[in-house]
Formats: sequence, structure tokens, C-alpha cells
Amino acid sequence: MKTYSVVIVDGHVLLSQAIAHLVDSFEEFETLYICNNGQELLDKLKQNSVLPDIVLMDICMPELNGIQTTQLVSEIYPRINILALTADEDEHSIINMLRAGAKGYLFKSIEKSELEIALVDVITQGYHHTKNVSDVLIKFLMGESESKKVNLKQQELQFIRYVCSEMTYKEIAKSMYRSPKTIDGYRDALFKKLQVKNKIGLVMYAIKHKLYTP
Amino acid sequence: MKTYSVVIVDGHVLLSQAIAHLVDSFEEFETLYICNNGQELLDKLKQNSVLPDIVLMDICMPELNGIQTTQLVSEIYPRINILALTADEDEHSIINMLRAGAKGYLFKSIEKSELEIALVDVITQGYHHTKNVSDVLIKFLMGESESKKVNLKQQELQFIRYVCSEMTYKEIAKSMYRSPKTIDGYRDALFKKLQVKNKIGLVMYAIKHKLYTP
DNA sequence: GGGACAAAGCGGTTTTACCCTGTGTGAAAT
DNA sequence: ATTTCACACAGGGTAAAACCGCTTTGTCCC
Repeated sequence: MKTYSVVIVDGHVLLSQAIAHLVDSFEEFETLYICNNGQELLDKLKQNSVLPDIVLMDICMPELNGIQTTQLVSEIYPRINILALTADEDEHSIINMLRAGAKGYLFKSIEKSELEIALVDVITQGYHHTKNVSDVLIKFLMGESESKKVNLKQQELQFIRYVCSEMTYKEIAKSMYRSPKTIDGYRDALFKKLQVKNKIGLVMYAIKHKLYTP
Repeated sequence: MKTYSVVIVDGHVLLSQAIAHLVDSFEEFETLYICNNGQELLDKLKQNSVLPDIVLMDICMPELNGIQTTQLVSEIYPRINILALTADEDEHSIINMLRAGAKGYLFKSIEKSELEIALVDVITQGYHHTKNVSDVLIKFLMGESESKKVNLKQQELQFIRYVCSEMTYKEIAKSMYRSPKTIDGYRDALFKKLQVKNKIGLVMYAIKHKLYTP
């Protein structure tokens, strides 16, 4: 008997459809609908009177990404269980997704049987954490993690994006309408804050943390 | 009637399984087996006497990636039709995949009906090219593409990876057992060859072209 | 062998990056 | 009203990066 409804949110339609098939093949679950991005999910939730029991959410999506969407949805509809389902296996994504309110984090490299277990778990227990994810969480709690939430100001974000272009600091200063010495200050502050020693470090940080997309 | 067999190669098991479901839902196609990476595909092809009609191949995979695998398989088993099926939409991947012998290039953002059309096409016509892919091909042939195959020497590859770390040229010189001045030469040569003006440009090139993974 | 040519290596020079310390100025806190 | 703090900015110095031109080395071809 189909008792629980699932919504799938993934930027890649073919994958959404394929996963929908898979979900429908499970005893107790059925796909309610699929969405291409976070905005579409919000719209559908507003329109439909029937709320899903579970949302399977990818992270990498155009417009509204998985983390932002999770944050919004879990605030407005706390009864919906959101499970991350993504290829993104890095620490930051996991931490941020769980912080945003996800009830579990699944890699796309799991077996379909594990997906079913996760779905059942989240219904019966309210969460599902695999070993990999637990390890990251523990590492994080132990303070061994580098994800100590560094929050960057708008200005610093803009600066770091300029650094990723081939501009010199002098050129960046012009573009940002600041004195070159001020730019020196921005740089030094970021070096300290992000624990890097030069421009290259900044660029790598920006790319790893998706502040800049090559 | 199930007449044509399909093999799916994708680093993410859940996706392979989901797509397999989808393929099995099509009239004329059925999944023969799935593989987690290129090496596994080569092994299976060697072991089994029955060869698949079509291989759906992802690019991003551990060990042997999709492009390398396609090259090998299309040389040894020219009768197998390889279709790229990937989230990777950049020009380089498309060009390299087709150069390696793929009979078509599908984005994971297509509809499942399009997947079926592509499978039928590749059986009846021997290829399937969507508009997006054709556009890239034309652009490439017109010489407007930046993919003008710059081939880098082993030395230059190693150097460019060092540059992506936060090392100075002096440190790189030590690591590569070369004089700092020689390293200067490597750098200048690469600046010219890759049309960049500084270290940052090199780093961006390396990342865009997957010479270095952050 | 010797000339043509490209790549590797090297010295000197200028520009940029990096680092430390310090000043003035507003806005918020006490 | 003064303390505090964040911010824009400056001077001045060293190290590194980037650019130029020159010599050496090796290879290919007559």
C-alpha cells in the first residue's frame, strides 16, 4: 500500500524522473511530483493542498540552490522531512545542508536499497544518518573541521571574485573605487581569516567554497 | 519486445540503478548490467560473451574516466554504440567525448522521452546529436572555439599543479630539481601558450581544463 | 661538418605582491 | 563625553613575480 508521498527536486530532469521511477517501485512510497529547482518546489508547495511527507533534494541547482531551499522549506513547512540526495560529498555541503534543516544526507553513490531504508528511517525515526555523514559531524563537533563558519562581508566577496580574475590589486582598487592601500587591507584581513598565504590561496578558497565558479 | 541491450556506466550507483529502471520501462530496450567505472566496464566486456548494443557513459568517474574508457572501448569493440550521458555540459567534455568515439552526447537534464529517442536514433541511424551539441560542434569547426588542443608536456603539467598550491616559484624549483630561472622559463612559456598574464590565469586554466582538482 | 632553429637555462631589471605599523574618522557603546 | 571599534588609507620596506634579452645545448637536415 502506498502510504507516503515523496517529492524530488533535482536540476537534471532525467535523474529526477529516473529516481521517481525508483521511488515508485518501493512498497510504501510514491512520487507526488518532481521539481527542477528550489523555486519550483516553493511554488508547488504553495499551490497544492497536499504536502509531501518527504522531499529528496539535490544541492547543485540553478536559481535557488538546495541549501537555501532547505532553509526556507524547513521554516515554512516544518512537518516536511527533507533528505539531501546529491553527488556533492564535501564537508561544507553536508554541514550546511544539515544546518539548514535536512533530516539526512544521502550520496548519489548509494545502492537503491539504502535509499529505501533512508526513506523508511526518516518516516519512523525522523532522521537518517549514514556512517560517512556521522563521521563528518563528529569531526565537526570535535573542532577538527575547517568549516568554522567564516562569514565574509559583501565587500570581501566582491574582492575575492576580482582576485580570481587576472587583475592586479591596483586594478581591483580602481574597480572597487578604493585606494590601493585599502585593498591591501582587505587582502591581509582575508589572508588571516581564511588562513592562506597568498593570492593563490584565496583563489583556491573561493573555488572550494563556491564563491567563484570558473 | 525487448530487442536491444543497454549497459550503464556511472560512478553513482543510485543513478545507474535509477536509469536502468527507466531504460527497462522502454519498449525495445533492456539493461544488461551496470558498472561503477570504466575499468569495471572493460572487465565485464571481456568476461561476458554477449556485447551490449549501447553503452550509456558518464564522464566523471574514479579510476578510468568516461573519455578514456570511450576511447578504449570504441577501439576494441567498434560495434558497441557509446552515448555520453552526463551532467557535464562544457565544451571540452563534449569535444573530447565525441573525439573519443561517442555516438552522441546527452545531458542529464533531458526528459526521459528524449533519452528513448536518442536510444532509438543510435540504433537506427548510428548516432544522435541534440541541437546544443551540434552548436558546439559547429562553433568548434568554425575555429571560434578555445579548445584548440593545446598539448602540454609532462613537465608543464607537473609545474602547473605546483602553481595551484600556494608555493612560490623558488619552492617549486626545489621540488622539481630545477634552477629558479628555469622555472621562470616554464612559466613564461605557459603564459604565452595559454594566453594568460599571471599565476592566477594559470590556476584558472588548470581548473577549467581539469588539470588540477581543488 | 656546419647552418638553421627551437628549447632550456641564466642574469639583470621593473613591477607587483606581501607585510608591518600607524593615522584620521565616523558610528555605536558605556 | 570619552571609549571602543571598524573602516579607509598611508609610508616604507622586503620578497616574489613578471618581463627582456642573451648564451648554451641539442636536433634535424642538407
